[in-house]
Amino acid sequence: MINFKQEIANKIAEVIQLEKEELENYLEAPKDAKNGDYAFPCFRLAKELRKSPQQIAQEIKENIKIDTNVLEKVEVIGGYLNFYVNKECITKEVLEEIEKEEYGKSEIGKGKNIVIDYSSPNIAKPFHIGHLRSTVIGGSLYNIYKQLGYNTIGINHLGDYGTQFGKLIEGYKLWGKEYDIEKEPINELTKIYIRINQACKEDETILNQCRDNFKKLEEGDSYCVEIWEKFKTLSLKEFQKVYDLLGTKFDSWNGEAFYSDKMPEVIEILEKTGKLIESQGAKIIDLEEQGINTPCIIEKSNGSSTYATRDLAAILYRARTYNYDKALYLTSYEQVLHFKQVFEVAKLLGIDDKYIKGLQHIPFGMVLLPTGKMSTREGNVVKLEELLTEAIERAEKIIEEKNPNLEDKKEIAKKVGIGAVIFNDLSNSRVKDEIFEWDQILNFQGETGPYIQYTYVRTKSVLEKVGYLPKAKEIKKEKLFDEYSQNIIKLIYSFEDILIQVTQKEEPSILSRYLIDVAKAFSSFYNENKIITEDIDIQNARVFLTYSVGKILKLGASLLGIEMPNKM
RNA sequence: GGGUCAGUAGCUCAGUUGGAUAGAGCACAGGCCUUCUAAGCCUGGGGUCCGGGGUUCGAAUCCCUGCUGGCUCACCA
Repeated sequence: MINFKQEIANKIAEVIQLEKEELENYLEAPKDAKNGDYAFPCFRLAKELRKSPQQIAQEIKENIKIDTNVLEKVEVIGGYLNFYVNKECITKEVLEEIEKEEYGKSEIGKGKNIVIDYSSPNIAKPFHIGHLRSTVIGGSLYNIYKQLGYNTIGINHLGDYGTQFGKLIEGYKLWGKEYDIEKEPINELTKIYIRINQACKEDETILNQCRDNFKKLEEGDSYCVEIWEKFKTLSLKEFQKVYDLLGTKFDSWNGEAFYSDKMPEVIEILEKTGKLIESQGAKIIDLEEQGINTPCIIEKSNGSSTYATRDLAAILYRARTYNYDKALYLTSYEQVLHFKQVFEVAKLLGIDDKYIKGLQHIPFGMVLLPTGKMSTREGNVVKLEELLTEAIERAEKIIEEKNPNLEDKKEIAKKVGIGAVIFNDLSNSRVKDEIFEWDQILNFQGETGPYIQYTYVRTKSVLEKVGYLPKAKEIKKEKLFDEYSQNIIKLIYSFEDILIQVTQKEEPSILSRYLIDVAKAFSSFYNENKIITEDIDIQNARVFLTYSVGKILKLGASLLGIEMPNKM
């Protein structure tokens, strides 16, 4: 498609002494559509040129040679130079583009590898609503990078190692017979976990026993390994239920334990740098010089490994295996210091600078209960499966009220309920905390997932009734010059730009909000205009526009991990 | 205490390298279904953009400072 911004920058560059790239950056989109589609503020040139901004704008306007087939007109308002896109041109561009099978695909990321580390729940602990964010934010970034042509690798870096397993093994040893682990694995294991944590608090020797268990596990002790494997298998089976509901997929399930045999190399490399020093019996890297006053512990005083060491081994492995250009880590902001430390120590691994630069922690806010923070140990968590089931039930109820004769109610309720939950999580900025309120998350009105789905269903319904789809070439573009249609056209035009913005900020909410804008624009259009009408030219044009909106909504939603029903 | 993130309408939040009159949704009040799905559309009231300085032609946005809150600060992950 024509890049209007570039076009304008090129034209302005012919008139004044500034680089095209710089000009392109200066160009902005006016908030109010009556001020045009692109604006060039001349204020910053005023001092340099010793003229008033209005005068500069006026002079550029007089000298600039615009192609009226691309840009309709240029106007000076205040110190702004406002450009109006030619409606015929943008309408033609958008409609013919969207008709293509491959619409929305891009080549920007071609040849680039991106590793995304997301979801990563802890084995033997409940998969609760706190894990939703990593799972859906990571999942949507995965989809969006892929859409832009990147080679994307999704990794579920399972929390399947560490002292917590030493604790579970200890608890199982002590009271395993009292719990029916086969029947309700995670619930029962959680009870053991809570109980052993309590015991550790009361008695340090038990805590040390747990640490020792983990050491044994790392050393391959057959009893410990056997129990650990059992816990892992049972947990994964439960997690899979949630992933199936959410439609989440991974390319790799290599968790922390996978790096068990890859850590000695890390320690060896670090030893050679001379920076690995002993302190209080542990092996650490001091990061004071780097402005981090907490050292990174590489090996505990009892000789067992840490989370940091495993992450370092993972960096080494991922650099070699995936040759990544970018490696994203999706976790809550509780871990910012950890990743700061690990990325700093990674510089000592002797890997190409590209791999260091590519490391990026993407922190997000926490899900809090109205009463405060959730904690597995305290036992006050809302399980994700519970939330999703509740969402589906509520959706089903609403369908029963509004559209009781619908076929496949169950299937649709699933799409709507889960869509609502996913959209809710992806519609706010990552860094913000989220207070969990059932009525807010499962609200189906206003700026929500169901609103997007409902709008999509309306487009489907119209198209079904019409029964045909005209060709973009045959459409009389001038039938779409009204304000409502043009709003939609302009939004569709910016789709790829939106995806790029998402990857620049690692912020899927930009896409969520965009989809709301599209749905709103269509709803207004739909309310204002009859699509099926006597005038066949108008009908064809509007039908095609309706089809375009449906296509964008469906594609956009699928990138967020949300499925569209055809009816609801 | 150090580091770090945040503070915008009654509530939940948008606000693009600084740009034109600070915007949505929820809630509230009203209007719109004999018509392509009312999970919708339209209209309305609502603001010390946490306070105070500074930079700038221009600040919700950048800098300094204070206040409030979250997270974090060596053998959890």
